[in-house]
Amino acid sequence: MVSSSNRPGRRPGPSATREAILAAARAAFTAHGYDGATIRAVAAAAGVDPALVLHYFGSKRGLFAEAAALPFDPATAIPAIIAGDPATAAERLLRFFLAAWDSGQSRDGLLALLRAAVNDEQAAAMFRARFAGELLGRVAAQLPGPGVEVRVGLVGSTLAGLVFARYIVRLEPLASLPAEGVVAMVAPTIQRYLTGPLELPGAPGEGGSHAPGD
Amino acid sequence: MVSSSNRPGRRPGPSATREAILAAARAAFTAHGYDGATIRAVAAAAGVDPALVLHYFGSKRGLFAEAAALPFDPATAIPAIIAGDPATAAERLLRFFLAAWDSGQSRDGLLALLRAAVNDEQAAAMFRARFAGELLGRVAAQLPGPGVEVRVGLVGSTLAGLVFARYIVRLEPLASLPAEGVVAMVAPTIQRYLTGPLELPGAPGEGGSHAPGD
DNA sequence: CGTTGAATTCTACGCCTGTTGAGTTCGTCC
DNA sequence: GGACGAACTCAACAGGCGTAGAATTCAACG
Repeated sequence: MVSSSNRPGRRPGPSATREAILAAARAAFTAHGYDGATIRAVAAAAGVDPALVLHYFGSKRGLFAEAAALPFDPATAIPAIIAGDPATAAERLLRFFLAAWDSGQSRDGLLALLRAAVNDEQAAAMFRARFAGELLGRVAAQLPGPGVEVRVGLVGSTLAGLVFARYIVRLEPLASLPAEGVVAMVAPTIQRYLTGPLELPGAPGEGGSHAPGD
Repeated sequence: MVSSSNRPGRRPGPSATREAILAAARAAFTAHGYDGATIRAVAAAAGVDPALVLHYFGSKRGLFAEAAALPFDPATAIPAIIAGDPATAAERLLRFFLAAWDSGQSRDGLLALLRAAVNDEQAAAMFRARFAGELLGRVAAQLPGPGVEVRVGLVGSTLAGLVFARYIVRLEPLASLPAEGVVAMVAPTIQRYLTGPLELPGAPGEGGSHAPGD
């Protein structure tokens, strides 16, 4: 490769090393998950010594916490989506969501977060707080009526399923479809979950009480 | 702890050790993922020595392959679901799917498989072949017309999203909802993906079937 | 009763991991 | 032009991992 100066000590010129490490970490976490990504591999990809990674981020968890930050600000993005004709809010939401995932840079961070959520119970809680709380919670705040939580839960479930099929398992032909094609087919589903008629639970009739947990 | 006979050699009486190891492995893979689950932990949970696990299953991958087998036979289950009124096939499919996941025993194996698919590219390919090929492929074989692959892809995406929200992240209130409640709300979506009108990609006339977007 | 093989344990090797502490080079401020 | 701290590397520790091989105990069969 390049002439990797093995010499110790500070390198001349301004240093973009911290950012390089973060980029390498995002890629590594995305490609191999939290456990699979090693500090040594991240350091090698960034062209630095493993100890320098720890020097900057303290620990592997600290590195992950910075690498997996949300690439946009929910506080401003969500209201912008909700504002406007409620009948087409689903299209805007889906379009925004797919754009975030189709952009390579933000996809890496998101995928790392998702992978960690699937693996680690602790990360799942973090995911719940961040994704559910900051994103879906804001959507729920703009919706009227009872059963709002179920509605946004279904929306989140739909989005998660899309991510899984399209970006993780890469199920064809869904994975290669242009975003607009997905919007055309899935937006009606989300729109129904948001504002359409829904047989909400707790309605009279069936009284089956049953918990899926152990 | 109990009087764990640390003595080597065969134990008296008939041995159900192999099954005990498999059960422990399913639980461990489910709880911690492929990498997080260690042979030593599985062995400890089953009350045996780590080397015995290797003696039975050859390697960690071999253990996983047996622990994460599909708990039902797709060749018989899928046609049974498809048969009957096509207008209510979605309900039957969804009900069968949720039953498999709500049953603790099969859920463990399925979750392990899913976790591995998210983590490991190699396992994702295996998942694609198994889930997409054996399950969705059979569904697609019973559907008419063009764009069948997209339709079953959307169905798979919907199911995956439900699993993610309900069993992995445990997003409330979706996670605690009885299965019938989920069926009532989500079956229409799946039914539309299966047999309903869909703006299939590649279809002519992109313009103006809905309100102006951007 | 002796032999054979399966069930089971112990010990250990080699590898990789996250992390640490000491040491070296450079930019910057007085 | 020193002093100081930030950037950076090196070498090493302690621990966990998957796996291998020899040793021990039991069951089954002649």
